[in-house]
Amino acid sequence: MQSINNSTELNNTLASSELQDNRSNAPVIKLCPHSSGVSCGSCRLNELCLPIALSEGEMQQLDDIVERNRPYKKADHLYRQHDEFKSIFAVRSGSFKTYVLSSAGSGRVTGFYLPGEIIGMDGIADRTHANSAVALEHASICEIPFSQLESLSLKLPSLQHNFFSIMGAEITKDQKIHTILSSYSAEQRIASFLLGVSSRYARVGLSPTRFHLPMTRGDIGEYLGLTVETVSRLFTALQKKGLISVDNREIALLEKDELRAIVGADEF
Amino acid sequence: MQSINNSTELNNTLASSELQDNRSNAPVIKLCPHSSGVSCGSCRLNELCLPIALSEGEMQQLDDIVERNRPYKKADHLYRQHDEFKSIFAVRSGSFKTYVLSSAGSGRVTGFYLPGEIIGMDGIADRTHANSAVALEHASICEIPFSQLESLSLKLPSLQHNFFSIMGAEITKDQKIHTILSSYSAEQRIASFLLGVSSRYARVGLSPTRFHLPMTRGDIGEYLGLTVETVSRLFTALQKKGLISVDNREIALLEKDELRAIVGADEF
DNA sequence: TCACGATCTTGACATAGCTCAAAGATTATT
DNA sequence: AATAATCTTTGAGCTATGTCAAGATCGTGA
Repeated sequence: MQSINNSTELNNTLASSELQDNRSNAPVIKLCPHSSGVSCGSCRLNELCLPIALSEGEMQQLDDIVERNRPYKKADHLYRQHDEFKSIFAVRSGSFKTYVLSSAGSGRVTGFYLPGEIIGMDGIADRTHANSAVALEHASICEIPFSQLESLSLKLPSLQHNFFSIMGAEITKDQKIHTILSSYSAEQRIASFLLGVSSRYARVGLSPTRFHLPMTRGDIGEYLGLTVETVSRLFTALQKKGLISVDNREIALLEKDELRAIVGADEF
Repeated sequence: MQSINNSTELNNTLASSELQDNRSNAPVIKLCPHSSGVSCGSCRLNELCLPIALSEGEMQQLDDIVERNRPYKKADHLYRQHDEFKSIFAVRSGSFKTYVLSSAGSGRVTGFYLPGEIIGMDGIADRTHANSAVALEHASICEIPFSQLESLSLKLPSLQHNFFSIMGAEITKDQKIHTILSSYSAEQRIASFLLGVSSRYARVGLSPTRFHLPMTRGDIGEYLGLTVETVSRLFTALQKKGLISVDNREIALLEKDELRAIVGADEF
């Protein structure tokens, strides 16, 4: 398996149609994976990504170091645990999960990444990826070589500032999950997870109340420290209570306030 | 309660004697909390802290923005949840824990910080601290105003690089805890915790096999998602098995390899 | 279109770790 | 030094969630 797949049958509108599948109201944007028409300046995610608040000229300089790779198919790896760290990746469309393989063999999911989010910061400290990253569906990304990002950050204060913020947000997010895993019941974890996915979809302009989950129940379970069976049972239970509706991986949040009440008020 | 306490009875060698309590073989270094004699250049932790690999001149520039506050007493707060984020802090001596207050009232510990480690990165993203930080014992810190660190990082590539690495290490560490909490048994969590503390003490030149735990069993439990009783029972159980010896908070790791075997080989 | 593998659901049962309780040890306060 | 407060340990019983098993459904590739 390779990091960059060779499928040629994927046409150049695939990435944007992926977003359409998620009920976006945004206009279809042609994303050519071979890079001609795309730039940070024209990317509809630029306000959520590395270029926040960069000037035209600054964005152009960032653009020059960004590599827009061809699309990834489901199960294609972006990188694998122990690979040398070279780049961070911004998700343009689709979604990824990161996971580690325990010595016991069973993997543990450490994160899910949706459009506008950054993958790969686990490799910054010791120049080696601490986990693997794999596409959950057709997906496209922007690759940003880290050494070039560092050099450019020295010249562009806003870029340095943005990247510090993005790393800080990753730290804050990870600490929140720490709290969830160390003190929430299974029901609270699931409610918290669904609300979290909801607000992340909302961030990129998709519906916060009806969405498609790109990951399996097993992935969710590993991420939340629960078994598949418990995840499944709780989806059923929340549906019976009328708080959500579940149709396989299509989820509707029917009573967000009650979900918030379950997790304990001061979140979301 | 204030972030910076006003106790005047603490003399200027207190901070270093704290380190002595932890069985350091290092010579006593006079640490004057009112800053006269201390600088990054003369700090025995400088190779583990922000200044790694900085030149003399660069270290001097960093030194100019570092504020060496007076010592903190046990239970003094460095900052509190929702406080405005202004600085990050390097632990010079002693130790801290960070925690969040759940709406239910019971806190959850999110981290422990030992000498040479950096506290406060939870506030970088949204300029507000996501958790509170409190001293577990007498402690001293270096405060680094973040906006000045950002400015200086633009001028000193090595400093920018170091800070990216430090943030990356925090991310990697948090993701590891995620794995621990989502898949380890109580015994594995405790073994992993003890080995982790051990290697963090080793990093600053203290004994990796005999050390003092600055936190309560309750703190450890909150951090690891266990109850006090379970933590206590497992300390007893590991002692009965002969893997550790426990005398209140004085711990000796007698069979490190067996502890490693418990957590699953590929750690530590 | 079919068939196979992966994913999901549901049930019955087992257990790791939690809760409640009480007593002993340590540390802080007067 | 005495007292109070906090922390630690240990026991007994409970329960949320895990384990095991089996069947249903979905998606994919031939």
